[in-house]
Amino acid sequence: MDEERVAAVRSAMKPEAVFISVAEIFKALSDPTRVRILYALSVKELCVCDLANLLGKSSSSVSHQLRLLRHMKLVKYRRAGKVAYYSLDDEHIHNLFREGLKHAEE
Amino acid sequence: MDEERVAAVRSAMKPEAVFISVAEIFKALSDPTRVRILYALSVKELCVCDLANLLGKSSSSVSHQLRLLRHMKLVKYRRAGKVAYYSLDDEHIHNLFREGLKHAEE
DNA sequence: CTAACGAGTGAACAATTGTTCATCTATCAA
DNA sequence: TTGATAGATGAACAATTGTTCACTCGTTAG
Repeated sequence: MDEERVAAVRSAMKPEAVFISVAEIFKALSDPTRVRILYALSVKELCVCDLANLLGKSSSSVSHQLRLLRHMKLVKYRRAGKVAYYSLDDEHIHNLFREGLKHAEE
Repeated sequence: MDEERVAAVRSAMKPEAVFISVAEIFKALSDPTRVRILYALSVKELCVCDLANLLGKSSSSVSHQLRLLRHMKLVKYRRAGKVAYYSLDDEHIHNLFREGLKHAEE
């Protein structure tokens, strides 16, 4: 082990909290169901029911995943009576997503 | 539920395999230890021993994570005698990483 | 009003994950 | 050769995950 090499890298490291945050964001995108939800919402605003039908999942399952994405501020929603319409919360996600697709399509 | 809306989005969906691949890439970046490893390697080439020391983890644990990153083709390594030096496999990761940091630093 | 529907949620379950431990291989120094 | 070191790996464990189930809350149609 090279003490000097390690010391140089250590001084370049960011606070632990930053790495945890980064990991959390990527974790939100680490499940195929959530990836499909986000991709679908990048096409058009959809309600829970639409998503469940589109993905062949129960609405309960979709709702659980949407809660997670909501807490991560990746999606937002508006209520219209009984129906909750979800859409992407910001465009940063789009960028992240496109980067991920680039890697996947190799 | 709006049949037409769902049909429009359905025709825009990519093959299931694409979403799985995307999720797999993000999953590789979804653990704080792996994020720290990748960040450290983006600074400088390091051996397993260096990484274990830098991160305060056992070399076994680091080795397991490096195997995962190797199989995902995110890192590569060269052997010099007893020592295995790891580095980032390509620059795409750098881009993905920078995007992730942008989100985290909000 | 009541019944039905869209959605949200906690508990419970199987499946997956990250780490540790024990063990192994390969390389180098003495 | 022998001993020590760097690394790799399978099994085992606790912790976390995604889904289902059962239930609840609001809203709307009848």
